[in-house]
Amino acid sequence: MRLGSRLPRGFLARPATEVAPELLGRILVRRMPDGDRLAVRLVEVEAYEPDDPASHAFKGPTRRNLVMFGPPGRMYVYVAYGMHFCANVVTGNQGTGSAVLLRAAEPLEGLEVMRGRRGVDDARRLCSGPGRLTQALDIGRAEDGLDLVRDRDVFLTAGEPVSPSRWSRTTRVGVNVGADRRWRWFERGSPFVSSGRPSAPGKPVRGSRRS
DNA sequence: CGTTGGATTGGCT
DNA sequence: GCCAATCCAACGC
Repeated sequence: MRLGSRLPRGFLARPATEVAPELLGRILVRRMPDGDRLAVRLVEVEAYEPDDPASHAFKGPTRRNLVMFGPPGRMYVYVAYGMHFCANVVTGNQGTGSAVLLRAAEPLEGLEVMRGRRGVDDARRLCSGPGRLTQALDIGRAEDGLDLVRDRDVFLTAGEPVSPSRWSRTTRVGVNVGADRRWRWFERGSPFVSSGRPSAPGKPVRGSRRS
């Protein structure tokens, strides 16, 4: 499986709304302590910007969100609903407080390990949601703040970007404030996106299905 | 120091 | 479709 070279920091040092759709098709690699290599292809992401009331960074740095204000390329991991982890890629220049939430991915390598960790067989349910993705890849509190550009065990590679003609764009899932912003991107037609689960599935928003 | 409410998921009606 | 599970950061007193 060809992964391509690592995504450079410069790629991530741009606004989240610019980086997010360009992360589609990229590969997230996870090396497990026992040597197993897991790899997934990103198919669904959401952007969170500093002036965005839905963002954890909206009210400035706190202990939880401090990583968001660090250099681009770090991974911001937080606990959702007390039982799940959600993983973000910090974007923008240091101190900006913007990030891209990794919502869903297509498993490429290490599916048996992911199946064991997730407790399900269907490949479509291994990484089709932010909490599922982190569970499949063993990403948790310990990974908060690691540098995806340099880290040995968790990193991003170039993969094959998804062309804009294959993006779809909607409002973000589970967001109430700032809900009008259409900052969720996913690969149209992918069976690995999270749509179909929670309250706000991947319904195309009024009119446009295109980016 | 007590309360509140999630960038979710899976199970049940 | 609805809701419980389960934690803790954020915020108010």
